[in-house]
Amino acid sequence: MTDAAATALVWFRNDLRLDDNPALRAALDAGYVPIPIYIHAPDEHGDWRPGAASDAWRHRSLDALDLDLSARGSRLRRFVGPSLPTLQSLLLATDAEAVFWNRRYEPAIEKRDTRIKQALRRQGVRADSYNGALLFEPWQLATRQGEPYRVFTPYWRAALASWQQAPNWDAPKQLPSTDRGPDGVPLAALKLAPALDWDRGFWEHWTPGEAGARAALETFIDGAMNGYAEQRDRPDRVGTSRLSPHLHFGEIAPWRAVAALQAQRTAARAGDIDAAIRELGWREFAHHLLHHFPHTPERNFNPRFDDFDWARTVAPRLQAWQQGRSGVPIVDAGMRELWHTGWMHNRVRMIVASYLTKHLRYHWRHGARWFWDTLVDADLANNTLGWQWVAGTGADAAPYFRVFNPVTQAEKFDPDGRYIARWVPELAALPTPLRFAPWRDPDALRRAAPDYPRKPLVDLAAGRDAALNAYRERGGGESR
DNA sequence: GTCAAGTTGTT
DNA sequence: ACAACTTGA
Repeated sequence: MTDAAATALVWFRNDLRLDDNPALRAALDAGYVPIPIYIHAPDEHGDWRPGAASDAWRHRSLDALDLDLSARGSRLRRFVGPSLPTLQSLLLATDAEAVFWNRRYEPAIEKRDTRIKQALRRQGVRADSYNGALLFEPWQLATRQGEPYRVFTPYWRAALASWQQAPNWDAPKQLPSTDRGPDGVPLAALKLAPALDWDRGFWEHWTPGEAGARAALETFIDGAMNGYAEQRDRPDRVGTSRLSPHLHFGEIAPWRAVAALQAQRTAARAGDIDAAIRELGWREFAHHLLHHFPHTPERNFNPRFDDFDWARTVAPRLQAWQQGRSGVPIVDAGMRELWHTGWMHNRVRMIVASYLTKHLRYHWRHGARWFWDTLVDADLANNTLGWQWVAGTGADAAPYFRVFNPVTQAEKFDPDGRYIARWVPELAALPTPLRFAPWRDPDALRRAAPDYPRKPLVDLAAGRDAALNAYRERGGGESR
């Protein structure tokens, strides 16, 4: 395009899409030629540098974004290095007048971005950020006392009462571009893709990128959305939306998902649609909590548990849990699904988390760390909320006696044992009832699966009792 | 101050 | 029934 036109940097982060991208739109609306950039700076994430599965996804998503930009006559320029100096040298080299980006809400990144915005504005550069990730800003909703919400239901009631559907915005088919400034580095230089291709199995299940996100939404609407309220608890079926990694990387705007769901509303589907949108509400609530309680990725939301008697780190047990060798089939199925696909069904996440924190009584942060490194949808807000909720240390006024029984949970939500058979195939030869608790017939287990653990790491009844005792001490009246 | 309600449980 | 807490209006 014309080299005289004013340019602006559009700094892509966790908003790896073109449609419904407020930062891109702002640059275009202001008449700038947008220069799309991505800066790889994993050291700026505090204690939560992205994990390996997350990196593998990001590699492909960045690739897809570059292709989408190229199809519109633009391209993505990638850089490695500290964000602020990189932005500053790019501003000089491109003669750009402004930087636009969409906000992230992880505490370390929020802090970094505030500093960057101030520094840029001090030097006279227009620096503006937008909400591209959430239905509600984390600070938007408050109780009548002006406090942050600590319970989901009143939060979501307030959210729905103030909800206004944003119109969809489709990016123009052609984007202006310029050759001014450096080209950046090839995608491979970011070293996001695994050196060994352990992620090979992932991509049979996932297509990172905006088109993949849109396809996942359509697949959901045509399929699992119908009956979602019931079926979402069934790990043996495709009962969920599978949108979580797409939402995490910003490959689709949540408000576009809401609009697409609402467009399907009929009396018969209302319950399913409300249930699906409510799950997006949990994502909103998690960001609300992380914003107001930024210490919770590391520390208990409820300080009563700060001196709780967690198990000392006995590595072999933790490792057995991680590797799907706990001896509890539904737990092992979940952990192996995670390892092979980078994802785990939400119902099973609760079961494996309950087993780790209650039966094995490991501190929830061991589980949170493992999920962080292995999930393609690893998200600091969601991960923190989920683990603290299960552990009973979280925002919920948690009944400490909520201990999932992995056998009854499996019987209830995987009634034919098909999920177990799929991910723990050595148990497939057992009759269905034995798949839930194979230790009940040691001979059959030995014959079918000589290498599978004879017994669970911790006896279920004994583990439950021990956990209840430990938690009762915390939950009791002593701290009033 | 009162009072209703709280995602997902187990026996 | 558990055992009895916290949140939010």
